[in-house]
Amino acid sequence: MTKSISTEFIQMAARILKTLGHPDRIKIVEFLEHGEKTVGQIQREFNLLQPVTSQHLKVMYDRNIVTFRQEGTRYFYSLANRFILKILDCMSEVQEKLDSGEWDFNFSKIENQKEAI
Amino acid sequence: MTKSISTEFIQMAARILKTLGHPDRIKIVEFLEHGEKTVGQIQREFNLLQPVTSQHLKVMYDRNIVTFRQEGTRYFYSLANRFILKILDCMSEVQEKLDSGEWDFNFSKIENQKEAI
DNA sequence: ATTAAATATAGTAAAAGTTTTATATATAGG
DNA sequence: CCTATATATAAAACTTTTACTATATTTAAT
Repeated sequence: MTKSISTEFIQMAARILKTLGHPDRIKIVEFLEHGEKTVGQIQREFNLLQPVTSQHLKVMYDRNIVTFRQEGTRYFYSLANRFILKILDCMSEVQEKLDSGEWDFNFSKIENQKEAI
Repeated sequence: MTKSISTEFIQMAARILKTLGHPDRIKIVEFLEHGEKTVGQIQREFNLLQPVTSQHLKVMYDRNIVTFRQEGTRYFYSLANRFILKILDCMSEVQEKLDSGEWDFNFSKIENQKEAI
């Protein structure tokens, strides 16, 4: 029933999903959903080192996940496209289902694996 | 308006997104959306080496993205949870928007974010 | 029993991603 | 001009993936 996804699109989607597959970066894009933020705001919000913050943002800029505008010495970052918004929607939808108990995700496997490493 | 995403959920989501951030694996989960498949079917469908196919499936099994049942010498793999379905829905939704021209392949940069939201 | 088929597992080398520390650049304010 | 601030960039050490090749395991069939 669902339309098949094209190869070209898959390449792009894989890059974006992979890039978002990092806790800090998920947090950052979620933060940016509330509006543009400076590097400093992001850094302080999540207690990250400055270069780490800049690097995450650079990687996401290169992959067209975020964009920025410069104002004086400040860089204001914001989400670059709506795919990201869709993914964020998707995630909060899933979390709601889990919270409400409507869905039951088997976390144990993932938890155990974290310990194992 | 959107509920904030919890830390544990973010950890889990990051692992899943990261794992899905590989073209082969996106293709595989999309293939599995149509029903369970054996390793051989997957391998032939996408022209992959057998060990590569098994490895992708193992990684996805470890991260609770796919599950399997064994029947004789065959292993039938299928999707393990609904989060994956949601992500697939999300992706095909985005592709539709791109195909229809409603969004552009500039990855639909968000202009005037304040107004738009 | 022997063999073939399907799949898993292991080992390894190359590539990619991450973190940390250090340094550079650019702008604003005095 | 000089200094402080905000941010970017670079380099190195480290970790994780990925791809490839080879081998093992399990079941089915003869």
